[in-house]
Amino acid sequence: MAEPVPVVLLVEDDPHIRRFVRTSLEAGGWRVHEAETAKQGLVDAATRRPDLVIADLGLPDGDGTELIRELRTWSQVPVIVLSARSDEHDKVRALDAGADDYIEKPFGVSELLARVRAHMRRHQGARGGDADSTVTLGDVEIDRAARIVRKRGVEVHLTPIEYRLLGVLVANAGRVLTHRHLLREVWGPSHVEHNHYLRVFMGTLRHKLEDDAAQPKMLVTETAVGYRLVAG
Amino acid sequence: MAEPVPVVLLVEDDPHIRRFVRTSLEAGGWRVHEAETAKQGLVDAATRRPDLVIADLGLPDGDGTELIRELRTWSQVPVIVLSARSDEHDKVRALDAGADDYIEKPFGVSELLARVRAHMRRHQGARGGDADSTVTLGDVEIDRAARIVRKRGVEVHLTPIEYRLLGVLVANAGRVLTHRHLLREVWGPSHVEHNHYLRVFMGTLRHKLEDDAAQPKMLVTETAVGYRLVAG
DNA sequence: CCCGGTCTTGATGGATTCTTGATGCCGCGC
DNA sequence: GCGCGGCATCAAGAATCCATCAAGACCGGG
Repeated sequence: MAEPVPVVLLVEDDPHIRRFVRTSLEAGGWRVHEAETAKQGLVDAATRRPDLVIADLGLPDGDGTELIRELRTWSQVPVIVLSARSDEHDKVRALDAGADDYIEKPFGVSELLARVRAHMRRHQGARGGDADSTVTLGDVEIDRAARIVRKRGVEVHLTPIEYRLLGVLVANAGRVLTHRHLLREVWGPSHVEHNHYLRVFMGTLRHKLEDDAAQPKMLVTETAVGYRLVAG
Repeated sequence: MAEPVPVVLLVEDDPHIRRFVRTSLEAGGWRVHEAETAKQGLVDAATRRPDLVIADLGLPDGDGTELIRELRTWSQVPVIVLSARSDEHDKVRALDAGADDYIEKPFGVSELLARVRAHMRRHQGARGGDADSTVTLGDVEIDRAARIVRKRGVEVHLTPIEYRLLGVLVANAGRVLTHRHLLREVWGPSHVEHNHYLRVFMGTLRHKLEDDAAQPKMLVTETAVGYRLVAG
């Protein structure tokens, strides 16, 4: 509603990457605003009100994680993080701080555009108000009002934890959710270390919902980071 | 679908309050029917079939609590209690007797309307099967008007609580109702912890309505969550 | 005041679900 | 090739939840 053309705020210090991302996004039909530092990024986020933020983690003034944490105190705007292949740990911290997704350098145009599209779509739908209480993902449907899950029409029984876990994933479909995040949402703040729980329950969820639990299409694992539900 | 315009039954002896509430509700788009005594209120509840009841606690003939208890033996209609600030104890008793909410005098128009709206909304879904007063589930039929339940044509006697429990389940057929929800609807807000009640009464309901109580087809338990009536 | 029906409450055994440990796989760096 | 971290899977014990029976409390009517 704000703008006819969505605006992306790009926070990145490397001019080469800036240029590459800008041209890619503009080719995809978005407007791009650039900032070189975390500080400037925050200011621009407040003044320009972008529809999406792409932020590098390695910025000259403070790592991007602080930017995200600050941003999240007043804004829900989707944030995609650019991360060098190595900083596995920083990636997790950024996601825990409230980032929605990450893209590893080096990355291709098509991947970048696909993720931007996905997050734009998701955020728009969320704003439109999802009065619709039943969600459909591929051939599974989740009737939240009745608390019933079906796969190709036949009912699938989920235990309380399975259902809660699926609920969190669905509520954040398309996002990468860290282990900590999922554990906190499902088991509570005191279990954020019990990584093993997730493996077991993702296992049963896959067996119940995926066609081939060994080759999951919906419940995807992001190694060393967390899990993600890809919307069909 | 009984009435296009929802009807509120107002049981109150003080003419000033009657007038105030009536005008407020009519401004909010409801029709209002008035009764001055508990006895008359019960009669009107039966004949007029209101969509909601607002009852004062201090009535000339017996306190409103008795009215609610009586009403609850055959009706699920939402009841809002008007209570003077002082009778804290009566308020609790009223809620335990089956009232859904209370409003303390003095109260404002907006609060009154908000609460009425909330309860109307909550019970609208429940009214779906109310149009024709008899519901059929497999080989049991429930005649709401006559408050009679039959299984393969032969009448089954249900105690008040059994009937209310079945009523709540029928009103939400197909969806899982949590223990708390059922307890609140049937026993009142102060019993939401008494899980054991449910087990006992689900047991008797199954014995009376299921072919094989050990293998229930209609009254299904959702372990660690609640119960569900599957519409057959 | 007693009586029958109803509701509450406790005790027990059984079923489901959760937790936890053991094992094997895979990809990666050395 | 080997060790290592992270992941998937299986299985068994622990914890929780459920069904059932039965006894006592309560209540209203005769």
